[in-house]
Amino acid sequence: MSDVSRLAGVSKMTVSRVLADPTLVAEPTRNRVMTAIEQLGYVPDRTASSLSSRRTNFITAILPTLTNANFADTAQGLAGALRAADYQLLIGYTLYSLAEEERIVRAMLARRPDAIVIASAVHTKATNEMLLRAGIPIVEIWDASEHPIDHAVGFSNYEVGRLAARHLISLGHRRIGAIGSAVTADATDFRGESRLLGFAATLREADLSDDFIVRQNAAPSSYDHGAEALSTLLQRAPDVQAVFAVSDISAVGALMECHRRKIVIPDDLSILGFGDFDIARQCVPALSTIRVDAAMIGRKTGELLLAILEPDGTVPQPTESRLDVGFELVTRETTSAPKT
Amino acid sequence: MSDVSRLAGVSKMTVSRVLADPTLVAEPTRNRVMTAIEQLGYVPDRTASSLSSRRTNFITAILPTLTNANFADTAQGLAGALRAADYQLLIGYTLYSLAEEERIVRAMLARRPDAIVIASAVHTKATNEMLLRAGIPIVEIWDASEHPIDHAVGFSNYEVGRLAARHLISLGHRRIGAIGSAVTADATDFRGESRLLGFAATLREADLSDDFIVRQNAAPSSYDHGAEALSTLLQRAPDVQAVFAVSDISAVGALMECHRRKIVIPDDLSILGFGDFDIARQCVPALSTIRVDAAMIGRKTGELLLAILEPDGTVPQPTESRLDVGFELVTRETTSAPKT
DNA sequence: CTGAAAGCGCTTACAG
DNA sequence: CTGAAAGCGCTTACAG
Repeated sequence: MSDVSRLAGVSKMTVSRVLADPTLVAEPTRNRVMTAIEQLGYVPDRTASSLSSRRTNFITAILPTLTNANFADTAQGLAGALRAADYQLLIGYTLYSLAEEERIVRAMLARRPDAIVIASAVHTKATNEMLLRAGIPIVEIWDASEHPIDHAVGFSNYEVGRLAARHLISLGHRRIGAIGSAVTADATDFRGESRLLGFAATLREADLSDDFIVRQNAAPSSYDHGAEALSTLLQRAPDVQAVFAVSDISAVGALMECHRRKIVIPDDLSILGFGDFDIARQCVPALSTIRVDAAMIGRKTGELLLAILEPDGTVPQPTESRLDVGFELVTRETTSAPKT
Repeated sequence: MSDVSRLAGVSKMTVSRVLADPTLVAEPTRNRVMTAIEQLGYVPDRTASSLSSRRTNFITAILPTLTNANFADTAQGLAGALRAADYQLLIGYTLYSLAEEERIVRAMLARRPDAIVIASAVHTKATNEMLLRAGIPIVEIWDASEHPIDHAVGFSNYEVGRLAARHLISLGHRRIGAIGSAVTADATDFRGESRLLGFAATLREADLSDDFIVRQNAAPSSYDHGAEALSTLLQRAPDVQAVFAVSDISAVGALMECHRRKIVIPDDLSILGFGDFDIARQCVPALSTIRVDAAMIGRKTGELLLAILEPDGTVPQPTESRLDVGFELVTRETTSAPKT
């Protein structure tokens, strides 16, 4: 920057102004500065401006994994919403481990982000404290918990589970199962587990057994997981009529296992997924699922953050600390009334 | 940090040493500092240390998209390899646009990363210049170009296309097609296009027509893309015997479209994918594909970077600027000799 | 083993 | 509309 100011014959302050807001500087001066920047190939140092201005324009996003289409969509939606305002995403992934989440939050805090987005409503005590003390906006996403630390953007996973059960019950099924991942100390998908809990509760309310809920393997779910968990379920309850999978990925894995076993879907077995991933629309038969708009969660979170961090007066500061984006049942070809 | 030094009764320099390398400080002093850090909940400010030490410990990773399982695997592999050494990934995505890539490189350079990883070997002139002048290690990944800017970790996409063609030809097919995405000014998958070019060249060498290569829709590919592109191909060449898809995602989309049309795979049509995504193993029939280890590309890149950035003397500095991770044909159930 | 001084490259908060 | 001074919170490069 000194080089630029020398070449343009102005002070560093003027160069700084041209970079921050060109209208602050008279046109002839501005042009000289621009030319100098061009000539020298000058790239401003945001590390220095961050330190000086106490704003990094970093937003931290902490997700369970990068390799799940839903979280990737959310990250992309979030990055897209923030891009115009020149924010840079700092992405960390926890692999569904609370200990790892704690480590990441600590490391991220040292980078002084302007806000933190975290895909969870369940944290260790230390994580909770760090988040509370951080003094920056915190947005918990993907599970609209009743009492967020600060803000929440998501939906009720528990209610998703209830809807799934109600749908399968309403079709006339009585022996209803589910497949999800195991709850372990190392890695737990708390959102998926919420869905299973809501599912089980609704079965019980209808006087149906909740014994056919298979929790197997550590999160994240995968096609392989779905195939294996379905095999376990079939072993435990060969006459199961319908199954809810905590994720479309598992649901498609289960569907493919059925193809291999010549189980006809939906005649012999109804399958209901969650997420409405691309594959749900394309697989054969097309997967019935519960849709949630992952990219929208990211976009809404980005908009919320911009409203907080860049108040321009036209939009009122958000007072709601909880934004429920909802979800929707999408019935396609893998669910029907029992035929056998 | 001043607070900590005051509470511990030492200079800031001593606090800094405890944080950087505790063994530099005598144990009693160190303990007092640690206690003070604990009590105050002090979190060091990496923005300041970055400015002062001229090292940010940021590594920039520029990828086409976050929502492709292969690139997500690479990002996760890279982050994993760098984690132990306390590097933070700065991820940007270009949506396959060279203009967007240029914008991102410029923005990233202002963050003063210690290295840049970029999933492409094709850039605009301005991007090339910025990268050349950056004065930090640059690793181009996912396409081991002959003349990388600095380092390259990947494989030859052109050779992948050649292998795909050789495999389908060797099975006895004569009318062979392919599906990929369109080359446009806005968004181009240069790696996919390389595969198609290698594929076409090999068909021609075998005196076969390369007229059945469908380039449709903008990248990235999707299940929908595969289904649509296969429909186009079938319209253009109803008697096509085998098809190579630039991505497993497109291949599975094509497979599902065949199911809907009652085209029996592989009897009526052989399908070969690329990438060996999870779904390839699970879909029915299981997809033949060309495997490339996306996570390994990330890990190898991370290891290369650590060797350069943190030379510890035990490992010699890398002299090879080009690391070819290779690929492998995986024949499963969707390819066979023509039966009809 | 510990500390005082200078400086990293910007922006803030004045002043004119 | 432009600039001189001070400072952001660390580390570097000494010195003792």
